[in-house]
Amino acid sequence: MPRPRTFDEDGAVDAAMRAFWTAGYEATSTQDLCDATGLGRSSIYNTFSSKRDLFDRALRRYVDQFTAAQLEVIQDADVPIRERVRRILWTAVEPDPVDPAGCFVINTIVELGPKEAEIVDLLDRDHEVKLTALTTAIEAAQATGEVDSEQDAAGLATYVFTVLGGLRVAARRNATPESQQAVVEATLRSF
Amino acid sequence: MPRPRTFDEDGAVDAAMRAFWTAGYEATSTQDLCDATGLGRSSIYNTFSSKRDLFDRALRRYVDQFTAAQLEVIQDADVPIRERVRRILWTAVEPDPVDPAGCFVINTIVELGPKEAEIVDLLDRDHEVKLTALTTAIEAAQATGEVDSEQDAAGLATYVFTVLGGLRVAARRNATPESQQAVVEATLRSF
DNA sequence: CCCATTTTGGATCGTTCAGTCCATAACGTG
DNA sequence: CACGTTATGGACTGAACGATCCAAAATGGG
Repeated sequence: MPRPRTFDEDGAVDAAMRAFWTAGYEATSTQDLCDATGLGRSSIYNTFSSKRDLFDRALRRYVDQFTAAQLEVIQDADVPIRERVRRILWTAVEPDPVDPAGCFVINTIVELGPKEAEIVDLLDRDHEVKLTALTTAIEAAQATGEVDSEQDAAGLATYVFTVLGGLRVAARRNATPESQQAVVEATLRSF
Repeated sequence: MPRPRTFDEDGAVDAAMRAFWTAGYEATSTQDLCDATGLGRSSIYNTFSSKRDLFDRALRRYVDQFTAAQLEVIQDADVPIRERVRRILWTAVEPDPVDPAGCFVINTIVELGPKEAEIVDLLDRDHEVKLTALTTAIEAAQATGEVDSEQDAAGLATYVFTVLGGLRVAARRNATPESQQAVVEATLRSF
């Protein structure tokens, strides 16, 4: 009868996610991962085949969680589109204080984008899902007259996510909500 | 009589700048720096006291060059403000093809921001210079009626740089100019 | 109680890391 | 030609890296 595992795999991936999110892939050592997860290196290598495999798992976990949360906001047809966009942008201005600074996806694109095509593919597909959802929501808002029909819905959606990216970068150097509020307001003028 | 140095210090810093800009601080080894600069490790350690010292020099060089170029555009009073902002944003959409992807400053903020306060201070000061210059330019444009006087000039300037940051992130995953053009157009609606 | 299987702790491996060391090279002066 | 000084090439150091190994632990069934 095998020895029962004493840790929760999802909990370990979550802890690793936060370590990678904070420091980045290269600067997070296997010892850091042991410390963050509370596991020995044999347990880590027994469960995940490599540091890189754990990183991929962590990134997918982040994408699943945060994309689901964002889609929920985007697709809430009971809320005016302007308020939905405001809420999305505000998550970058006033994030959950227990979370590391910025966005794990943005950090990874910047750190690994030029050399890890597989990771970029994964994140591009995720981005496409969110972009399509927001474009659809904007088109629906254009149909009801909430948003100017002359505007390109897909371009507007790309614009919102670009601003979001910029806000996430600002969060990495601890820009204050006060200084970023004007950015949200300026962005919302398109809605 | 001492042996004459056979390399150009600025050229070496420039080469190192491109290596760090491409891969980031952690993922650029001292061997990578030797390869990029064409120098031996004794020459590098003889001239720069450490890898980190060379990184700081490279970052300052980037900041000096690109800030000077940006200020030149921002402060050209012969050009309408809208066109000046368009030019700034366009440098991220269609950068010099020989340059690494994205922006060395943005990459560094994301990679090192949470743990290197000195680097953040340096980059915040640089950011403040550009922000002040653009705010002053926007205020001048408001005085001539080019820009709506009701708008907060500093907020508008912060907004432009945030969008620029987002465009730089998109460049790290090779987003096409076509997809980013709509972002520039949407941003310019505030001008 | 023994067994087979899986998990765990932590020592260890081979490689790479940033940085140092040492012998040699390149000068112009005396 | 020798000297003193600085630069250079590349071998080397000690530490850290990601990953592997091995002994011990933890189980339930027979």
